[in-house]
Amino acid sequence: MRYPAEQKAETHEKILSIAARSFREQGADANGIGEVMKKLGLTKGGFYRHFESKGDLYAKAVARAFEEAGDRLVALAEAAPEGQGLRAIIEFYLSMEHLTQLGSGCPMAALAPEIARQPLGIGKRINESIKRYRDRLLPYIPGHNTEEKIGRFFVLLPGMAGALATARALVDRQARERVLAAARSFYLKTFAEESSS
Amino acid sequence: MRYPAEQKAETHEKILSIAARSFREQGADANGIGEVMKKLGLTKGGFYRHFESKGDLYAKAVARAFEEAGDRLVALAEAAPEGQGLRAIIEFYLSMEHLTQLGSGCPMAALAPEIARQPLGIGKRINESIKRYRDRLLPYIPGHNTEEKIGRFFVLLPGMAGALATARALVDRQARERVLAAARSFYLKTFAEESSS
DNA sequence: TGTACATCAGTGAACGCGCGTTCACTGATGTAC
DNA sequence: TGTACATCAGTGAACGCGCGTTCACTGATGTAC
Repeated sequence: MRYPAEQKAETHEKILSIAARSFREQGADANGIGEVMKKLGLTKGGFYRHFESKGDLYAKAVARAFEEAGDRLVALAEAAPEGQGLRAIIEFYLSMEHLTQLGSGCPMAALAPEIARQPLGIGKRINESIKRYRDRLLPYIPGHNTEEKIGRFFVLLPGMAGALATARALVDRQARERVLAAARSFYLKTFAEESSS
Repeated sequence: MRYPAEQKAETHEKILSIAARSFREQGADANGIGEVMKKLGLTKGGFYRHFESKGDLYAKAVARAFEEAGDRLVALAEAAPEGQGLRAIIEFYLSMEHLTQLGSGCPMAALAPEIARQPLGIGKRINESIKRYRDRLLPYIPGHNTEEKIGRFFVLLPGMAGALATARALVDRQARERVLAAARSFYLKTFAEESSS
């Protein structure tokens, strides 16, 4: 049957947002198209009215995930007192809250090795998402010029992503907290305590 | 039929070493038991004479992967001039060689998010492997006591793992090299240039 | 030393299951007249 | 305003496929006598 006017856009949007969450939570392999559509109350056959293939969904869902994570980090930085933006980003990124909120957290920490295994075409599309993520966070990174800021971004962000992913791989709550605390104090001291900028 | 005396141990060993490699290369989901046994020239039915289940293999193969990676890093550190052990470790860890050698590289960089998703029992077994890996590398980490060394280990290793995983997620060769170079100079300066220890 | 038998690593077919994708179909809505 | 028809989001069955696991079987070797 034909469905009400704006419903297609809504369904498309819901598929993306559910996939962006569940891919981060369990990886793409554990979330079949049937599973994603079921969470919407739909059947899997309809999926192909919205996306070309699972690979297409993957690229778009990961893009969405980077946008969501960027939104959150930028909002935290903007809400922080003058000059404290990076501090706010680091403190949240390396918090137990972020650790447990896998599904809405930074995709780099949740998916980096999986992204690395994608076919070239998908990989290129995701690299564009990473670049946009980087550019949105760059204003909060200290440095005298863009080049310097980019260099620091690609030390800080992967460093924090590795710390978060490692903490998540640990089972013991105290061990997780120790890893996060060590990384937090290290990155705050190194990146967020420069006298100016 | 009955097989020659030491063959069982050899087969067991080969399954482990192939799994340790291919899990790191493509993740556990992409490497079925049939696939692993096929690489040995055997059929999948025989797998269960050697391991209880795929989860059992996973825990043991990841343990093996941490041992292999530890062997390599320790050997590099031991071969380095006096006091240059950590420098040698950092330089190799953040090299293009390590980036491309996924299958024999550090499992933390290749598998951290996947490890985090394992059921509790498997997770605990892998945490023991991580602890052994840490203890083998601890002698090369600067610090006045074990506590300080452990704190630094859990900043340095996850930081490098995140940098390596991020570099692997990038498609462009120059972008990969830039990320590795930025991390290399940062971690060398921060951890391997203390006046002594 | 020679014979009878137990062992058990590996085989290959079968199990139920979920995957990604395709496709003929449905039928309420939007459009043309 | 009323009628006829085209559209197309979503359905549900089907496709070939590979998964993890089980199991009756094979047969060369090791062991007991």
